Amino acid sequence: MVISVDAYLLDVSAEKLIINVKKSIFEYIRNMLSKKTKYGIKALAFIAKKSDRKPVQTSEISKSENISQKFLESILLELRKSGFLGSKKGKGGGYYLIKEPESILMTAVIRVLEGPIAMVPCVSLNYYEKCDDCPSEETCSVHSLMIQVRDSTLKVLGDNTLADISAKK
Amino acid sequence: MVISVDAYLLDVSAEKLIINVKKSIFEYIRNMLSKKTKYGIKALAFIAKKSDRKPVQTSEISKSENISQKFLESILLELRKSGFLGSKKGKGGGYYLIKEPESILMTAVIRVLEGPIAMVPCVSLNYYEKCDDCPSEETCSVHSLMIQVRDSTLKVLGDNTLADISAKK
DNA sequence: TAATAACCTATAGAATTAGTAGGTTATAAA
DNA sequence: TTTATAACCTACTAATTCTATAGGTTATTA
Repeated sequence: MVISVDAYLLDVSAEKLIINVKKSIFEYIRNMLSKKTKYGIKALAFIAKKSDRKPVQTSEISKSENISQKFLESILLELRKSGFLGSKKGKGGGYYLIKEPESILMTAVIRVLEGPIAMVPCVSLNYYEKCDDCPSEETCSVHSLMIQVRDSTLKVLGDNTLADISAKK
Repeated sequence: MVISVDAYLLDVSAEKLIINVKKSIFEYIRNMLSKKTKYGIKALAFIAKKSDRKPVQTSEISKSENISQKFLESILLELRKSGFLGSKKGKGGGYYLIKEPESILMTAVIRVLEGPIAMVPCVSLNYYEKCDDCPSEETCSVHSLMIQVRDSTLKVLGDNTLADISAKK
Protein backbone atom coordinates (compact mmCIF):
# COMPACT_ATOMS: atom_id res chain seq x y z
CA MET A 1 0.00 0.00 0.00
CA VAL A 2 1.28 3.41 -0.91
CA ILE A 3 0.06 6.53 0.77
CA SER A 4 0.80 9.64 -1.20
CA VAL A 5 0.68 13.00 0.48
CA ASP A 6 1.58 16.32 -0.98
CA ALA A 7 4.73 17.35 0.82
CA TYR A 8 3.69 20.97 1.09
CA LEU A 9 0.36 20.13 2.65
CA LEU A 10 2.09 17.84 5.09
CA ASP A 11 4.44 20.64 6.08
CA VAL A 12 1.62 23.07 6.55
CA SER A 13 -0.46 20.76 8.71
CA ALA A 14 2.60 19.73 10.71
CA GLU A 15 3.18 23.37 11.49
CA LYS A 16 -0.43 23.81 12.55
CA LEU A 17 -0.11 20.77 14.74
CA ILE A 18 2.90 22.20 16.48
CA ILE A 19 1.12 25.50 17.03
CA ASN A 20 -1.87 23.73 18.53
CA VAL A 21 0.30 21.56 20.75
CA LYS A 22 2.14 24.64 21.95
CA LYS A 23 -1.16 26.36 22.64
CA SER A 24 -2.48 23.48 24.68
CA ILE A 25 0.70 23.10 26.69
CA PHE A 26 1.63 26.71 27.26
CA GLU A 27 -1.87 28.04 27.32
CA TYR A 28 -1.96 31.69 26.50
CA ILE A 29 -2.61 33.93 29.42
CA ARG A 30 -4.24 37.19 28.58
CA ASN A 31 -2.26 40.11 29.86
CA MET A 32 -4.56 42.84 31.03
CA LEU A 33 -1.78 45.19 31.96
CA SER A 34 0.39 46.02 28.99
CA LYS A 35 4.17 45.89 29.27
CA LYS A 36 4.22 49.56 28.48
CA THR A 37 2.23 50.37 31.62
CA LYS A 38 4.12 47.88 33.72
CA TYR A 39 7.47 49.27 32.61
CA GLY A 40 6.26 52.81 33.05
CA ILE A 41 5.21 52.18 36.64
CA LYS A 42 8.47 50.41 37.38
CA ALA A 43 10.46 53.26 35.94
CA LEU A 44 8.54 55.86 37.92
CA ALA A 45 9.03 53.86 41.11
CA PHE A 46 12.73 53.54 40.33
CA ILE A 47 13.10 57.27 39.92
CA ALA A 48 11.01 57.97 43.02
CA LYS A 49 13.20 55.67 45.14
CA LYS A 50 16.21 57.90 44.55
CA SER A 51 15.72 60.49 47.25
CA ASP A 52 17.97 63.04 45.54
CA ARG A 53 16.30 64.70 42.60
CA LYS A 54 19.18 64.22 40.21
CA PRO A 55 18.22 63.05 36.72
CA VAL A 56 18.17 59.30 36.20
CA GLN A 57 19.32 57.92 32.86
CA THR A 58 17.18 55.61 30.77
CA SER A 59 20.13 53.24 30.51
CA GLU A 60 20.33 52.83 34.28
CA ILE A 61 16.64 51.99 34.64
CA SER A 62 16.79 49.76 31.62
CA LYS A 63 19.59 47.66 33.09
CA SER A 64 18.26 47.56 36.61
CA GLU A 65 14.69 46.70 35.68
CA ASN A 66 15.52 44.54 32.66
CA ILE A 67 13.63 46.63 30.14
CA SER A 68 14.54 47.20 26.50
CA GLN A 69 16.18 50.61 26.48
CA LYS A 70 14.60 51.84 23.27
CA PHE A 71 11.16 50.80 24.42
CA LEU A 72 11.73 52.45 27.77
CA GLU A 73 12.85 55.65 26.08
CA SER A 74 9.51 55.96 24.36
CA ILE A 75 7.65 55.35 27.59
CA LEU A 76 9.60 57.91 29.60
CA LEU A 77 9.16 60.42 26.82
CA GLU A 78 5.42 59.94 27.06
CA LEU A 79 5.52 60.35 30.83
CA ARG A 80 7.42 63.58 30.38
CA LYS A 81 4.95 64.88 27.82
CA SER A 82 2.06 64.07 30.11
CA GLY A 83 3.57 66.00 32.98
CA PHE A 84 4.94 63.35 35.31
CA LEU A 85 8.59 63.80 34.53
CA GLY A 86 11.04 66.49 33.60
CA SER A 87 14.10 65.81 31.47
CA LYS A 88 17.56 67.09 30.87
CA LYS A 89 19.66 66.38 27.80
CA GLY A 90 23.38 65.75 27.53
CA LYS A 91 25.83 64.31 30.01
CA GLY A 92 24.44 64.04 33.50
CA GLY A 93 20.99 64.36 31.99
CA GLY A 94 18.04 62.06 32.37
CA TYR A 95 14.55 62.09 33.80
CA TYR A 96 13.40 63.36 37.17
CA LEU A 97 10.11 63.73 39.02
CA ILE A 98 8.53 67.16 38.92
CA LYS A 99 5.96 66.41 41.62
CA GLU A 100 6.11 64.77 45.01
CA PRO A 101 5.63 60.98 44.81
CA GLU A 102 2.95 61.36 47.49
CA SER A 103 0.88 63.48 45.13
CA ILE A 104 0.99 61.10 42.16
CA LEU A 105 -2.02 58.79 42.16
CA MET A 106 -1.78 55.48 40.42
CA THR A 107 -5.08 56.17 38.70
CA ALA A 108 -3.42 59.07 36.89
CA VAL A 109 -0.40 57.01 35.89
CA ILE A 110 -2.46 54.14 34.56
CA ARG A 111 -4.87 56.40 32.70
CA VAL A 112 -1.99 58.00 30.84
CA LEU A 113 -0.13 54.81 30.05
CA GLU A 114 -2.88 52.26 29.66
CA GLY A 115 -5.98 54.31 28.96
CA PRO A 116 -9.27 53.57 30.67
CA ILE A 117 -9.39 51.71 33.95
CA ALA A 118 -12.84 50.32 33.18
CA MET A 119 -13.02 46.94 31.50
CA VAL A 120 -15.59 48.11 28.97
CA PRO A 121 -15.76 51.59 27.43
CA CYS A 122 -19.43 52.01 28.34
CA VAL A 123 -18.58 52.25 32.05
CA SER A 124 -15.46 54.35 31.66
CA LEU A 125 -15.47 57.69 33.47
CA ASN A 126 -12.69 59.29 31.47
CA TYR A 127 -12.96 57.45 28.19
CA TYR A 128 -16.68 56.78 27.94
CA GLU A 129 -17.95 55.30 24.71
CA LYS A 130 -21.19 53.58 23.89
CA CYS A 131 -20.73 49.90 23.05
CA ASP A 132 -21.64 49.74 19.37
CA ASP A 133 -22.92 46.19 19.63
CA CYS A 134 -25.02 46.71 22.74
CA PRO A 135 -28.79 47.07 22.23
CA SER A 136 -29.31 48.86 25.52
CA GLU A 137 -27.14 49.97 28.39
CA GLU A 138 -30.01 49.84 30.86
CA THR A 139 -30.88 46.19 30.30
CA CYS A 140 -27.27 45.08 29.83
CA SER A 141 -26.28 42.46 32.37
CA VAL A 142 -22.60 43.20 31.93
CA HIS A 143 -22.91 46.93 32.47
CA SER A 144 -23.74 47.08 36.17
CA LEU A 145 -21.27 44.35 37.00
CA MET A 146 -18.51 46.25 35.27
CA ILE A 147 -19.45 49.44 37.10
CA GLN A 148 -18.84 47.62 40.36
CA VAL A 149 -15.51 46.29 39.13
CA ARG A 150 -14.50 49.74 37.94
CA ASP A 151 -15.35 51.36 41.25
CA SER A 152 -13.46 48.83 43.32
CA THR A 153 -10.44 49.14 41.06
CA LEU A 154 -10.61 52.92 41.17
CA LYS A 155 -10.67 52.78 44.94
CA VAL A 156 -7.46 50.74 45.07
CA LEU A 157 -5.63 52.78 42.46
CA GLY A 158 -6.80 56.02 44.01
CA ASP A 159 -5.60 54.93 47.42
CA ASN A 160 -2.11 54.20 46.17
CA THR A 161 0.38 56.91 45.31
CA LEU A 162 3.76 56.55 43.68
CA ALA A 163 5.24 56.98 47.15
CA ASP A 164 3.27 53.98 48.41
CA ILE A 165 4.41 51.58 45.73
CA SER A 166 8.00 52.80 45.86
CA ALA A 167 8.18 52.40 49.62
CA LYS A 168 8.81 48.69 49.79
CA LYS A 169 12.34 47.53 49.25
CA MET B 1 11.07 72.23 -11.66
CA VAL B 2 9.87 68.67 -11.85
CA ILE B 3 9.29 66.58 -8.78
CA SER B 4 9.17 62.90 -9.51
CA VAL B 5 7.70 60.52 -7.00
CA ASP B 6 7.18 56.82 -7.39
CA ALA B 7 3.39 56.38 -7.53
CA TYR B 8 3.47 53.26 -5.40
CA LEU B 9 5.43 54.93 -2.63
CA LEU B 10 3.07 57.85 -2.69
CA ASP B 11 0.11 55.51 -2.31
CA VAL B 12 1.73 53.69 0.56
CA SER B 13 2.58 56.81 2.53
CA ALA B 14 -0.84 58.29 1.87
CA GLU B 15 -2.33 55.17 3.39
CA LYS B 16 -0.08 55.44 6.44
CA LEU B 17 -1.06 59.05 6.81
CA ILE B 18 -4.73 58.15 6.85
CA ILE B 19 -4.12 55.46 9.44
CA ASN B 20 -2.26 57.89 11.67
CA VAL B 21 -4.93 60.55 11.30
CA LYS B 22 -7.57 58.00 12.19
CA LYS B 23 -5.56 56.93 15.21
CA SER B 24 -5.21 60.45 16.49
CA ILE B 25 -8.87 61.29 16.00
CA PHE B 26 -10.52 58.10 17.16
CA GLU B 27 -8.01 57.24 19.80
CA TYR B 28 -7.92 53.55 20.46
CA ILE B 29 -9.50 52.45 23.67
CA ARG B 30 -8.11 49.28 25.08
CA ASN B 31 -10.80 46.74 25.76
CA MET B 32 -9.98 44.75 28.83
CA LEU B 33 -12.99 42.52 28.62
CA SER B 34 -13.04 40.57 25.36
CA LYS B 35 -16.19 40.35 23.29
CA LYS B 36 -16.14 36.63 23.85
CA THR B 37 -16.53 37.07 27.60
CA LYS B 38 -19.01 39.87 27.23
CA TYR B 39 -21.16 37.84 24.86
CA GLY B 40 -20.83 34.77 27.03
CA ILE B 41 -22.08 36.60 30.10
CA LYS B 42 -24.94 38.16 28.15
CA ALA B 43 -25.96 34.78 26.78
CA LEU B 44 -25.88 33.16 30.22
CA ALA B 45 -27.97 35.98 31.64
CA PHE B 46 -30.41 35.65 28.77
CA ILE B 47 -30.84 31.95 29.43
CA ALA B 48 -31.12 32.52 33.17
CA LYS B 49 -33.86 35.09 32.70
CA LYS B 50 -36.16 32.48 31.20
CA SER B 51 -37.66 30.96 34.27
CA ASP B 52 -38.69 27.76 32.50
CA ARG B 53 -35.79 25.45 31.85
CA LYS B 54 -36.57 24.82 28.22
CA PRO B 55 -33.61 24.93 25.84
CA VAL B 56 -32.86 28.31 24.31
CA GLN B 57 -31.62 28.43 20.72
CA THR B 58 -28.44 30.18 19.72
CA SER B 59 -30.39 32.01 17.02
CA GLU B 60 -32.75 33.54 19.56
CA ILE B 61 -29.95 34.85 21.76
CA SER B 62 -28.02 36.00 18.72
CA LYS B 63 -30.92 38.13 17.49
CA SER B 64 -31.96 39.48 20.85
CA GLU B 65 -28.46 40.40 22.02
CA ASN B 66 -27.11 41.41 18.62
CA ILE B 67 -24.31 38.87 18.56
CA SER B 68 -22.93 37.08 15.49
CA GLN B 69 -24.58 33.67 15.59
CA LYS B 70 -21.54 31.67 14.55
CA PHE B 71 -19.37 33.40 17.11
CA LEU B 72 -22.00 32.84 19.76
CA GLU B 73 -22.20 29.14 18.86
CA SER B 74 -18.54 28.67 19.67
CA ILE B 75 -18.94 30.50 22.97
CA LEU B 76 -21.96 28.49 24.11
CA LEU B 77 -20.21 25.31 23.11
CA GLU B 78 -17.34 26.25 25.35
CA LEU B 79 -19.71 27.04 28.20
CA ARG B 80 -21.29 23.64 27.75
CA LYS B 81 -17.93 21.90 27.76
CA SER B 82 -16.91 23.69 30.91
CA GLY B 83 -20.04 22.61 32.74
CA PHE B 84 -22.23 25.69 32.82
CA LEU B 85 -24.71 24.60 30.19
CA GLY B 86 -26.40 21.49 28.90
CA SER B 87 -27.47 21.12 25.29
CA LYS B 88 -29.99 19.33 23.18
CA LYS B 89 -29.78 18.80 19.45
CA GLY B 90 -32.49 18.89 16.86
CA LYS B 91 -35.77 20.74 16.74
CA GLY B 92 -36.72 22.28 20.05
CA GLY B 93 -33.12 21.89 21.11
CA GLY B 94 -30.75 24.50 22.41
CA TYR B 95 -28.83 25.32 25.57
CA TYR B 96 -30.05 25.32 29.13
CA LEU B 97 -28.60 25.93 32.58
CA ILE B 98 -27.65 22.84 34.54
CA LYS B 99 -27.15 24.69 37.81
CA GLU B 100 -29.12 27.29 39.69
CA PRO B 101 -28.23 30.85 38.66
CA GLU B 102 -27.75 31.63 42.36
CA SER B 103 -24.89 29.13 42.51
CA ILE B 104 -22.96 30.42 39.51
CA LEU B 105 -20.33 32.93 40.57
CA MET B 106 -19.13 35.49 38.08
CA THR B 107 -15.55 34.64 39.01
CA ALA B 108 -16.10 31.17 37.59
CA VAL B 109 -17.69 32.45 34.40
CA ILE B 110 -14.95 34.97 33.75
CA ARG B 111 -12.18 32.54 34.53
CA VAL B 112 -13.51 30.11 31.94
CA LEU B 113 -14.19 32.67 29.23
CA GLU B 114 -11.50 35.25 29.80
CA GLY B 115 -8.82 33.44 31.74
CA PRO B 116 -7.18 35.03 34.75
CA ILE B 117 -8.84 37.83 36.66
CA ALA B 118 -5.49 39.27 37.71
CA MET B 119 -3.96 41.96 35.51
CA VAL B 120 -0.54 40.33 35.55
CA PRO B 121 0.14 36.59 35.61
CA CYS B 122 2.47 36.86 38.60
CA VAL B 123 -0.45 37.71 40.90
CA SER B 124 -2.94 35.27 39.42
CA LEU B 125 -4.35 32.70 41.81
CA ASN B 126 -5.55 30.25 39.17
CA TYR B 127 -3.16 30.99 36.33
CA TYR B 128 0.01 31.94 38.16
CA GLU B 129 3.09 32.45 36.08
CA LYS B 130 6.35 34.16 36.88
CA CYS B 131 6.88 37.30 34.81
CA ASP B 132 9.79 36.36 32.58
CA ASP B 133 11.06 39.92 32.43
CA CYS B 134 10.81 40.65 36.14
CA PRO B 135 14.07 40.55 38.11
CA SER B 136 12.34 39.96 41.44
CA GLU B 137 8.77 39.61 42.60
CA GLU B 138 9.60 40.82 46.10
CA THR B 139 11.03 44.17 45.05
CA CYS B 140 8.56 44.67 42.20
CA SER B 141 6.55 47.84 42.65
CA VAL B 142 3.79 46.62 40.37
CA HIS B 143 3.32 43.31 42.13
CA SER B 144 1.75 44.43 45.40
CA LEU B 145 -0.41 47.01 43.68
CA MET B 146 -1.77 44.36 41.35
CA ILE B 147 -2.48 42.05 44.26
CA GLN B 148 -4.71 44.74 45.73
CA VAL B 149 -6.48 45.24 42.42
CA ARG B 150 -6.94 41.50 42.02
CA ASP B 151 -8.42 41.11 45.49
CA SER B 152 -10.88 43.93 45.09
CA THR B 153 -11.98 42.61 41.72
CA LEU B 154 -12.31 39.09 43.08
CA LYS B 155 -14.48 40.44 45.86
CA VAL B 156 -16.91 42.05 43.41
CA LEU B 157 -17.02 39.10 41.03
CA GLY B 158 -17.35 36.65 43.89
CA ASP B 159 -20.23 38.62 45.38
CA ASN B 160 -22.18 38.53 42.12
CA THR B 161 -23.93 35.43 40.85
CA LEU B 162 -25.60 34.87 37.54
CA ALA B 163 -28.89 35.40 39.34
CA ASP B 164 -27.77 38.83 40.50
CA ILE B 165 -26.81 40.12 37.08
CA SER B 166 -29.88 38.61 35.41
CA ALA B 167 -32.21 40.16 37.97
CA LYS B 168 -32.44 43.64 36.52
CA LYS B 169 -34.77 44.09 33.60
C1' DT C 1 -37.82 11.33 5.86
C1' DA C 2 -37.10 16.16 6.38
C1' DA C 3 -36.10 19.87 9.09
C1' DT C 4 -33.66 21.60 12.77
C1' DA C 5 -30.02 23.00 15.88
C1' DA C 6 -25.93 21.72 18.02
C1' DC C 7 -21.27 20.53 16.89
C1' DC C 8 -16.74 20.65 14.38
C1' DT C 9 -12.62 22.30 11.52
C1' DA C 10 -10.27 25.52 9.08
C1' DT C 11 -9.26 30.03 7.71
C1' DA C 12 -8.72 35.06 7.50
C1' DG C 13 -8.76 40.18 8.09
C1' DA C 14 -7.98 43.66 11.29
C1' DA C 15 -5.94 45.52 15.14
C1' DT C 16 -2.46 45.82 18.55
C1' DT C 17 1.73 45.06 21.06
C1' DA C 18 6.34 45.18 21.80
C1' DG C 19 9.70 46.14 20.20
C1' DT C 20 14.01 47.48 16.46
C1' DA C 21 16.55 50.59 13.42
C1' DG C 22 18.58 54.61 12.54
C1' DG C 23 18.87 58.68 13.04
C1' DT C 24 18.76 64.30 15.15
C1' DT C 25 19.13 67.74 18.80
C1' DA C 26 20.56 69.85 23.01
C1' DT C 27 23.77 70.04 26.80
C1' DA C 28 27.87 69.44 29.62
C1' DA C 29 32.55 68.50 30.11
C1' DA C 30 37.14 68.46 27.99
C1' DT D 1 35.43 74.65 20.19
C1' DT D 2 35.09 69.97 20.09
C1' DT D 3 33.41 65.64 21.78
C1' DA D 4 30.70 62.72 24.26
C1' DT D 5 26.37 62.00 26.10
C1' DA D 6 21.51 61.25 26.62
C1' DA D 7 17.12 62.76 25.36
C1' DC D 8 14.22 63.07 21.36
C1' DC D 9 12.08 61.72 16.88
C1' DT D 10 10.28 58.87 12.79
C1' DA D 11 9.46 54.85 10.59
C1' DC D 12 8.96 50.12 10.33
C1' DT D 13 7.99 45.13 11.43
C1' DA D 14 7.28 40.51 13.38
C1' DA D 15 4.34 38.21 16.23
C1' DT D 16 0.15 37.68 18.45
C1' DT D 17 -4.66 37.86 19.23
C1' DC D 18 -9.38 38.88 18.47
C1' DT D 19 -13.41 38.43 16.07
C1' DA D 20 -15.37 36.60 13.40
C1' DT D 21 -16.81 33.70 8.56
C1' DA D 22 -17.29 29.55 5.73
C1' DG D 23 -18.77 25.23 5.09
C1' DG D 24 -19.65 21.52 6.55
C1' DT D 25 -21.31 16.88 10.00
C1' DT D 26 -24.11 14.72 13.57
C1' DA D 27 -27.98 13.93 16.44
C1' DT D 28 -32.84 14.58 17.39
C1' DT D 29 -37.64 15.58 16.71
C1' DA D 30 -41.88 16.16 14.09
